[in-house]
Amino acid sequence: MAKNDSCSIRLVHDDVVKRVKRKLKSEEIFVRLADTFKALDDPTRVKILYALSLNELCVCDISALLDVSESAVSHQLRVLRNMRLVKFRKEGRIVYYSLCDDHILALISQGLEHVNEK
Amino acid sequence: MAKNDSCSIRLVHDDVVKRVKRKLKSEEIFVRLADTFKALDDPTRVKILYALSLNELCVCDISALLDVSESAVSHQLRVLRNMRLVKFRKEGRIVYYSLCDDHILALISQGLEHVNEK
DNA sequence: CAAATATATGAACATATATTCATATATTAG
DNA sequence: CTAATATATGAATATATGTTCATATATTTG
Repeated sequence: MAKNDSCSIRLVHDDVVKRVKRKLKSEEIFVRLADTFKALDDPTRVKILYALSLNELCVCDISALLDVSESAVSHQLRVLRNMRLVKFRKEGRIVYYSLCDDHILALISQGLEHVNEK
Repeated sequence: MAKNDSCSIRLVHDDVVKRVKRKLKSEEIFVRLADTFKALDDPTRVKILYALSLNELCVCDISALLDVSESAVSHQLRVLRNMRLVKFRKEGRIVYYSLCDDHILALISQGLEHVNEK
């Protein structure tokens, strides 16, 4: 409202904005991308994923490993399952979780590189 | 594979848990890692970063590009600045933002690969 | 069958967060 | 100097989210 015409015409870099706009992905892609990162935005979930990159683990293992209640672990695993970040196999009563694929570890490794800089 | 070690009450794979525990990063690393991903967990911020990977842009540009108020853009840019994901240069009244380094684009690209799978 | 075990889930609560609005700061023009 | 402009920021609000607690489901064992 404030700066429709005057700002747009004089100060916005109209050509650049138009060019970049053409290269933007769809709204849906960005939402799904953000949702993927959202699955990684919690320390407990990152720990779970990192641990699973080292070994497949059952809920009970993860709970003991991270000192988080089994219920909390189960809730977090559901988030990770929904985002197709982890898969599982059942062996009797025990459910073993592991990473869906190598992208997940690649993502975390990239994040670690950024964190470790400076 | 023995399941119940004598010293644990619950059914835990004690050896595996201990081995994985030794390889875990510090609490601080995981928190910073999660914080990094948290900066990417919002559609608006992902769009901003993706746009900045195509071209440096001022606040006004981003606002027009994404149809988000300049105030909202500014708030989000602060988050990205705090996580050292974007840098800026001032030219008079105009502040031009760009990505800090190539890791950021690498991270987003990895995320896109995961999103684009099936 | 019932009891025990491993995991999953719904509800509730407390905390975190994104946007809006109003205002502040910084820079340039006149 | 004042006015205008580009961006930044604090407060408020509405929404989202993580954990806990209680309970449910599924599987094995006796």
